[in-house]
Amino acid sequence: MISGKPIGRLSLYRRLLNGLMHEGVQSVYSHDLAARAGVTAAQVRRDIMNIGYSGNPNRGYDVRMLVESISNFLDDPDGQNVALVGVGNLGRAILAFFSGRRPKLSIVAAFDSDPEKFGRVIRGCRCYSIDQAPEVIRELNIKIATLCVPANVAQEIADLCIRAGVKGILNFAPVPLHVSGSVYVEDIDMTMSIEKVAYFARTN
Amino acid sequence: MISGKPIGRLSLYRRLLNGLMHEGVQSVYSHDLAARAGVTAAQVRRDIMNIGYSGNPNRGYDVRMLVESISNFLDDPDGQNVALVGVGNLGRAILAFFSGRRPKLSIVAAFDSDPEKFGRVIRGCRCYSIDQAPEVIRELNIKIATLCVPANVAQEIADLCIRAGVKGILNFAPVPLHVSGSVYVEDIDMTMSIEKVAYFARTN
DNA sequence: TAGATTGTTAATCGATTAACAATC
DNA sequence: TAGATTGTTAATCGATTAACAATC
Repeated sequence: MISGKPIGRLSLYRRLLNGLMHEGVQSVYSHDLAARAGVTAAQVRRDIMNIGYSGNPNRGYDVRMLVESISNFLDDPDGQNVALVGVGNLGRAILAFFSGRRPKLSIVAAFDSDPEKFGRVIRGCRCYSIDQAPEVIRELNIKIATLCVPANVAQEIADLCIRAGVKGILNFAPVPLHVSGSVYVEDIDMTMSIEKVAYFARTN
Repeated sequence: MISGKPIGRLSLYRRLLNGLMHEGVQSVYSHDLAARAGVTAAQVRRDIMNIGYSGNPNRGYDVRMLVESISNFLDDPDGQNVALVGVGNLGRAILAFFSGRRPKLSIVAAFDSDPEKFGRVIRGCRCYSIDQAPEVIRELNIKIATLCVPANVAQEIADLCIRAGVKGILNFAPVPLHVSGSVYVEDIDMTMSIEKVAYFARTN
């Protein structure tokens, strides 16, 4: 079993490697990739070893093949559909941010409780009533939801998504969600983050 | 020395306790707070012990006094000024999100490279040219910067902020920053997060 | 080959968990 | 007091780091 941290690092390596590939770089050493990713060379080697790819002591890692190995590991070959719930300021910013960023991950539906937004297409994504969520989530085989809703309704919305088949939640609502073990939740708590930065800016 | 994780948990406890105080709850047990925060009771007790506050075996922790203890620990009594760099979709969403959320943390200046935005006031925050950043950051005694700029300029902007006196960075740019040990960086990498969720939604 | 790098094992470190004495 | 909770120490766990043999 592999935990969250290595998965996050693999995602980062891939992004950095894509940059290198763009520059025409064909192979890379663990210490070079490590410096770019802000981790140790040993960590890079272990992460790469864990996904079953092997380098060459002479040339290091082949950039293109390593990207391919990471993609095989991280991505669903058929792609995965994502829903976004809560089309407020943050929700729209996230729609804009993710739009076309990852080929294998598409935000295919947005949900909101404001009738003004129903039927509109925002950043290429159709907006539905939250009441239609169970139906749309099932129809589009959505297993991933991004929650950009207020804290007081986050748990309720999460439960609704999970009942409709969602297995992974990216939670921007500043409140911890209680879910069963078969559902993965990743929290992005911006209030907590800024308070951490403020604390260390002051005391470091 | 205390690390980042306990600080983040304290921030979360305070938020939950504020909610309880609002409901008129006067005291709370570690296991109750733990359940709400999604951590263990022992962890809550240790975190609270670490900031020097003590509970009572009969009544648990006094909500109001615990909030006060956490605030004394986390907050600068005089408040801290924050700058936001990059007034795009995400930057504006973050301005809206933080506006008035934490009394001791105010985003007092925004910077951008687009002349269209210079002089405008967005969500109560004045927007300046990035060229004015060194001057404004020094004048307003800003020690905290939130970076919402594209990946390719993030390092350069970070260096500029640090030269002007910034000691803590909340980095939304999807690229690791290289900074000296006296500067604290907290990364919010949304691409990494969604890829983690996608992975676990698929394999869990 | 020589030398730098990779793959893998052993040692270390830190945080979490469990256990228990102290307390109201 | 009795009993549940707090504060604190010891044990455990997992991840990281360091060391080194294998490889090109």
